[in-house]
Amino acid sequence: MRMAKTAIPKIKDVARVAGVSAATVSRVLNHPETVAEPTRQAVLEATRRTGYRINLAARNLRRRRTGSIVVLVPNLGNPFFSAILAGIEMTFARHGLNVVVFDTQQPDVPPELVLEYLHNSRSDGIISLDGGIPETLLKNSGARSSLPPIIFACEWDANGDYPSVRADNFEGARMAVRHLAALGHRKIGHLQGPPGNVLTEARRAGMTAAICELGLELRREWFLGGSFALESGARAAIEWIDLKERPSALFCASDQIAFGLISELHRNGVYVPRDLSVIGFDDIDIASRFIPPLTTIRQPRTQLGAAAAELLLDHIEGRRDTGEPVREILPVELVVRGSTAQWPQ
Amino acid sequence: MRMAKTAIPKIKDVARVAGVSAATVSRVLNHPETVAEPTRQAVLEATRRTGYRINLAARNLRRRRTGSIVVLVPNLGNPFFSAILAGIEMTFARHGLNVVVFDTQQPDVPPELVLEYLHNSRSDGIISLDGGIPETLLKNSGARSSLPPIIFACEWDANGDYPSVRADNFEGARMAVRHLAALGHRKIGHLQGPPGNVLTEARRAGMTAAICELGLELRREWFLGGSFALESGARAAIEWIDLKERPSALFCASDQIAFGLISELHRNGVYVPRDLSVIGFDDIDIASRFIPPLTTIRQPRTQLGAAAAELLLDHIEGRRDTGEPVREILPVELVVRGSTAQWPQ
DNA sequence: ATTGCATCTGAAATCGATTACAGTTAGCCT
DNA sequence: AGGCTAACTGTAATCGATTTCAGATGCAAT
Repeated sequence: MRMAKTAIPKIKDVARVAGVSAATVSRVLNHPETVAEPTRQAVLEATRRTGYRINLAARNLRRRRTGSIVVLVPNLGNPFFSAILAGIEMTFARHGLNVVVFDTQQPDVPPELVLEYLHNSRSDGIISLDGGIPETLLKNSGARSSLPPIIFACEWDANGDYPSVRADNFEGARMAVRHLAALGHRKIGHLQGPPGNVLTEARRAGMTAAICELGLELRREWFLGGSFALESGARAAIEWIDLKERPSALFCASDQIAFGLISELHRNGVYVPRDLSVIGFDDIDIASRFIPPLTTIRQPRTQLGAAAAELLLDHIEGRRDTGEPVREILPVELVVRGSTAQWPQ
Repeated sequence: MRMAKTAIPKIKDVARVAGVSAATVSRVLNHPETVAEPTRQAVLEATRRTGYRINLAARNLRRRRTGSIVVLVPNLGNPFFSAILAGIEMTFARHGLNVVVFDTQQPDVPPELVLEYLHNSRSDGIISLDGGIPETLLKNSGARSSLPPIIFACEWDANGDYPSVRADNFEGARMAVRHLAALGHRKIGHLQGPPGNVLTEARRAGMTAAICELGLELRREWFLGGSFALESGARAAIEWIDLKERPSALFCASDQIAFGLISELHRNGVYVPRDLSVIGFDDIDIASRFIPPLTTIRQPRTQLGAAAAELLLDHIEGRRDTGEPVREILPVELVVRGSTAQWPQ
């Protein structure tokens, strides 16, 4: 069977088949209520028959939009971010917007490429899961302020100039410490994230606040770590072992840190929670299946992504011009599992 | 300080500033060698001065392309996929193409939305990490074959109609079994992936092939599992415990399965590798930090993503019209860690 | 019957870049 | 000098949809 080399049907083809003008077809597809019922049916039928699919480039050109949202992720390999991404993605898909993912910490990405993605020629809006970008961003936007709306999710910019959606990191850290204290721990240390990171600051602040409230000891040398990654926790394990006076519990700024820590301790004959209680932050999937199952602070990941997406949509549609940037803070939850235990036993 | 409400500069503005026509600006930006040196410099200077950024919608409309690549991922939350994504993404970013990620197994995604993303109105090409889509895909493309080029990565379509880039799953499974046999195991079981999945089939085939080659026993009831997820492994743990005659080693079709398995066994007082050797597949980041560190088969993830991206670029650019679909198979690697041990001890 | 109004539809401009084609200029050759 | 070529550059058509504006139609009210 031979087939005519079917060209891709355009709006005019649909119009011809339906016996109307291209304008009417466009109306049926975009503002159906403005078209009379019989006409509308004819157009819909023609759309079906021709197998018409809209050309997004043409629509976007005319509408002066790009039809896509850029999401800046500090590390795609981190499962914590992928879950948030899922929430973001679902929300925008429903609105017919593409989600373009960009990993800001990929090894050989030139910084000008990141800037390229920030520009409004690339997207109708930006969600950044990376709080570190604003320096480059502001430097650039000073020159020409043609940036699309930006929302920070999870992390945020230190100056607070942009709207953000985040978990209650301060309170989460506080809950973690209070949990440990409730188990009897008096010497509590902290495995921090990367220096300068807003999450690192917020969690450390919550942690120290709780320590003070409880009247516990707080030592400089009990603050270890320096990144959210597995290996940071592993390195800290050795440091903890070498400590003259060791804390009996460690609050880790991420689940990954906790895994690295527990794993390296285990290798050195130190067992959690027998010799040390450990609590994480994030509650990534594997936390419940680690050995021991990890006690942690759960962030509402999907919800976080969805909230950021909704907020960005509001900004894009101009529904949120009110001066002060919105700052949405979602509650976190303590999930008690097996990595924390009574002390002394 | 007041600022003129600067409109976004267009190619005509650049042309005016440079004292040339829009066509020349376009040429400088796209085929610089066709423009005389002084003109080119003037245009580049004007581009800088005006802060011109190209309007991608306009370019794509004229070029009849979309400028984006859709990547279909079965589950973004799985860290294995995100690593591949990183490889894909980097490659396309270098070619000025957007990567649009779409999670095919998101709970409430209507199937027609997936089809929407398959269409060439949405992208210049597709990379699918999900082997399950071709049924819907073919049904649809029968009606109108206006699909952009598709490459499968990691998974592939069962009919082999499409080009693909994948790891050597058969050989990986074989290596896993041989490793276990070399440690003295004679009764080896398998925790499979979801039924019907191409990876499930390939890995099972490799596994059974190795078992036969080695002249080992193969029992129906030693094949457990049914998904690549953590919980599938956890369920299988209970089934293994309930077995009258238990295999002394299990080859898991994914690292996640292995984690779920080991975790649930541990909870029931069964220790790996003391009571059972376990080997996984994938080598996701956390594998090296699990307790015990997981012996597994490593897939070259980033490389896999990059290879798929390159192959797709070849197809898009029409460099690969040769009849038979390309099938690139990348080697895997056995990574021996602590979850497998000599048997009997 | 005429006017007025509401409802619907079509013609044409428009979005911003690319590129085929044609025109200009300078340089070279005979 | 005239003609020819090569090297650039400009004009204008084009990509495919949206939307403004105005025209057409039908109905109700006077």
